[in-house]
Amino acid sequence: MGRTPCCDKSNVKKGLWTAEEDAKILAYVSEHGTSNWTSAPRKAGLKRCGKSCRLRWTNYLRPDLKHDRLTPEEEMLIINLHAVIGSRWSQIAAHLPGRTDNDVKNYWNTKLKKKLLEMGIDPVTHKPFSQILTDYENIAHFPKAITQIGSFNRDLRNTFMSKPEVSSALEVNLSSLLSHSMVAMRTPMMESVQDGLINGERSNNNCSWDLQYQLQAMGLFKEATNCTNLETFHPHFFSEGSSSSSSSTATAMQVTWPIPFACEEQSLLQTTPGPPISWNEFFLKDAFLPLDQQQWQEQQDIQGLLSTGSSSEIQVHDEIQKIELIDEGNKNYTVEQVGYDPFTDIGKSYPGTVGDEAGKIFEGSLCPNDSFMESIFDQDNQISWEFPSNLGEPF
DNA sequence: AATTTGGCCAACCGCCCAAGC
DNA sequence: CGCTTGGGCGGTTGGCCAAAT
Repeated sequence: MGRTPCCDKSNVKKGLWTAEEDAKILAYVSEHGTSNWTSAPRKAGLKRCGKSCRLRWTNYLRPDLKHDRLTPEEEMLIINLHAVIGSRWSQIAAHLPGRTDNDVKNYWNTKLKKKLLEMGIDPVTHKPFSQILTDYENIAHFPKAITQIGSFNRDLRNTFMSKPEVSSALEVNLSSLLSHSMVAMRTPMMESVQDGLINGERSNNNCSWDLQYQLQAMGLFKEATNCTNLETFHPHFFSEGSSSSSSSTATAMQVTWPIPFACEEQSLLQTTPGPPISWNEFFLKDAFLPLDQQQWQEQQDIQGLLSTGSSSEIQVHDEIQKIELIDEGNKNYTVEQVGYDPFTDIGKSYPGTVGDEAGKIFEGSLCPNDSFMESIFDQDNQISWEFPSNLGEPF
């Protein structure tokens, strides 16, 4: 013997709500509250299912809801949270005051997912497609895959750049999101804001919104997993790098997107108190990689980022130089080199990077190995980029 | 001007889990 | 203890509307 049905399913109205129905719901809530939706249709004089009434209230009529367009900051937060916890819309919406899970879900499906795709980023794993292809190659031992990365990224770039309205709207947001995935890993800055963010507060210091969202996302993950020490998850993430005010050397691990992870975390997790969790719930890569390929994988991470992250930067900084390169087969390439580092968007010049043009060169087999960047990225057409030991160091 | 196409988003569907009976 | 619903959630659909053809 269970409960009585909430409504007569054969006699309920469906479809869009009228203003009159909305008024009835509002009147019902003001009198009876929101604790019992089963009786709501009857008491409100509506031919709707109680569940439908609850949904109408939750997603539209609640007085605390915002009905305006999501802000760039909210976009950032959604992306970063999604990178950490996936499509748990209600949890994401809980960090966006005035937004519902439906809002977030719709915005993701109609806007953000598309934007990430156009940026060459897989919206599921939040990794550059080039890296996923590389991973695939690594799994399948498919030697040609890596040589196709360049054209793949070029196609993505062309798609992106052919839609100026998209790029103009995105260029700051997503490129800086990419870039700050590195900056965010500097320990002191992180420590200064981490606690407040995890507690849902905004920091008053000058660190970027992007960083705050990244940290907030980690805070959410921390909450979700009951892990009290994120450093346990990834010692590189917190212990490596340098002071936020210095420009000292970054490590290869610092550019992993969106948050560093490695096989070693799998073993760490086994000994971490709390509920059993796995990074593989969120990320796909490492489950397939042997431990001895970690260093190589870190390099692939960097290459993947560089090979997809520059479409917008070209417009952002407008500091384009042209250099000519001749590959091993005497094939000429003209490279539009941008004075901008896709990893850092803090107003400093990084003449040594070219973003996805690296993919173009890569495609041409100029340097078909992990050191290919060394011979390219320099404002005077000279080799100056020591990959990957000083990656991220400003000029 | 009429038609087609695509974006957007409100709302529905179906599943899961906790709790009532 | 098992059946059932309520509530919550994520996935999906369908209709509206503006832009494109």
